[in-house]
Amino acid sequence: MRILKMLQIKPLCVCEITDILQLAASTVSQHLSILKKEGFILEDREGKWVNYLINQRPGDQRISAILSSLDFWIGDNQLIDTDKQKVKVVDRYKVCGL
Amino acid sequence: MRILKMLQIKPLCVCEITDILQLAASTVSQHLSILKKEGFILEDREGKWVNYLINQRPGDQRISAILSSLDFWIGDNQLIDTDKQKVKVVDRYKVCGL
DNA sequence: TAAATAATTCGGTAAATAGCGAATTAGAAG
DNA sequence: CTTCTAATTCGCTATTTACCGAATTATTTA
Repeated sequence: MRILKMLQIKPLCVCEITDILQLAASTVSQHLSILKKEGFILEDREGKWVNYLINQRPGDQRISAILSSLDFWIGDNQLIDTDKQKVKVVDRYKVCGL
Repeated sequence: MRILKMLQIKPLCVCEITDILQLAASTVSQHLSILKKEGFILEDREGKWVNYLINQRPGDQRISAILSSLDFWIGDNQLIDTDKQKVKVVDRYKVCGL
């Protein structure tokens, strides 16, 4: 869910998300694969990076309903806001490969 | 969550909810006590029954935000719909004390 | 082609949530 | 005052979900 809200700001690659959420890459990758399988997000390979982005035209009606009402979704809003801030300033070239 | 959606239809007592969800009374009671503690619902004692109803004026802004956007909440919609059907026809005098 | 980086898959553990039954409390009714 | 029914509390188990590390794959770059 935090991932979906971040992707609302802009597409991100796995290592950027990993850095922002402070989780293991494997964990992030698993979540992304589920979101992809269910049709919430799309994958866009760009060289050695894999960018993920919100699926604008989900096949399933229910998925698009969820995505378009994402803003009503509840969570730790303080956390979500700082996530979004980080998304805005994250720099792939600094963050990946440490 | 299923409980909140049912209470949108009308106030219910514990044994009605127990009957509809097919769960142990203790389980239902626990969920209700959490919902009450957080301010989602109110308790209204009526003789030996305790009715629960959606709190129309929650103290916390966030709670009212959640309640008013309840319809956007996702779940097993088929299940939710049959729950609601049952709420409409449930009869306290038949259901309690079996 | 070898080394380096991004990502994934797999197997397992940890944490959170949901559930139950037994014992207890509160009120109603005999 | 005793019994009956609705509801609650408590301790525990089961299920689900989140997460990690190690091994592996894909791609770029030296």
